[in-house]
Amino acid sequence: MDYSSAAYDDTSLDLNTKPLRLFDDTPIKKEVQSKILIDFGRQLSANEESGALLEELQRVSAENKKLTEMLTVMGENYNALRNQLLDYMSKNPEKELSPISKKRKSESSNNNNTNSNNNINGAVNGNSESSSSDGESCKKPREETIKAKISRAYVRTEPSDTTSLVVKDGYQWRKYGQKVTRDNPCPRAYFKCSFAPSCPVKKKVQRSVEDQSILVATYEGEHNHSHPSQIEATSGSNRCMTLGSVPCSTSLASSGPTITLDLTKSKSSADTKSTKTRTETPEVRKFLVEQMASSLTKDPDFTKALAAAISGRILQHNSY
DNA sequence: CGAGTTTGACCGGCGC
DNA sequence: GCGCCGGTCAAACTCG
Repeated sequence: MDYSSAAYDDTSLDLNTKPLRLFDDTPIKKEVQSKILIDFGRQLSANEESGALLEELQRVSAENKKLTEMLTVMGENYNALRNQLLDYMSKNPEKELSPISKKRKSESSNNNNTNSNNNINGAVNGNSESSSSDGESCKKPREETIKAKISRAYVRTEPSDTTSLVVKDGYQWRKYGQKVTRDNPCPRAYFKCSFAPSCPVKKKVQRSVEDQSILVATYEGEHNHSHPSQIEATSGSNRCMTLGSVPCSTSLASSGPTITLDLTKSKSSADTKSTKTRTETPEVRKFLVEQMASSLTKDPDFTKALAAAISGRILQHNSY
């Protein structure tokens, strides 16, 4: 649960700050501030009103304190809601952008988006139809499906770049095949971790049917070695992966159902940076969290649910 | 020349 | 059993 904890740590998310800023700029507060200024001017000309002014000041201070408390409560409620939402999302994998590369069986039996999740081998769903939820590794023996963790990441790329199937996740991959699948005109690329066969991780990359600027990377298994960027740091290898390499694949995907990374921003920002910038810096981490938050806010279902939940909480709080 | 990529062939699972 | 389809293999090819 790397990314969720990171999300809590980082308060720079729009998600977090926007509702709070609402209170910062509240008309009431501005009115109070202007009142103070006006009253201060009066104080210069009329000392006899100082008593009333003090009283007003106290009232404003009390109001300010009350607002601060409300703000704190709101923040706590928001974090609690966020926790619940993340729990919910992990238990009920979200609807995806597109029905991507489902097996025929799942297509015919359940031809809707709810089936195209990235649950881990059907264990999350816990339904009896394990074969359909295990579509990505149907070829493997049943007993092996338990160990293969399947996760999925959505990566936004430059819209102009419609041919590249490179997902910059920081690991080194060796392409071993490419195939055009039936439900998507864009070819699907197959990658193995370059540490194979010692590292069994595989990756499939295909463009989304609906939005071809989005790459869908499906990871199978877990890396049994450290992150290449860390190896680079110690070995001094010049085999630089990519400037925009993002250490996110496994840890992120295992905690949340899907992730969308906007590599167009990553790329452009990386262009301005020098290569000495380490990918493990807090800035990168913050950037990742911001990307996650932005992808969440772009999801209409998420924003709707969040708005409903927050408004419900506010009403509940006000009714006390 | 070695490492990585491309691409057609092949294999095995699944549905009919 | 047959055909479809996704996944993998491996020879040919490319690149540094």
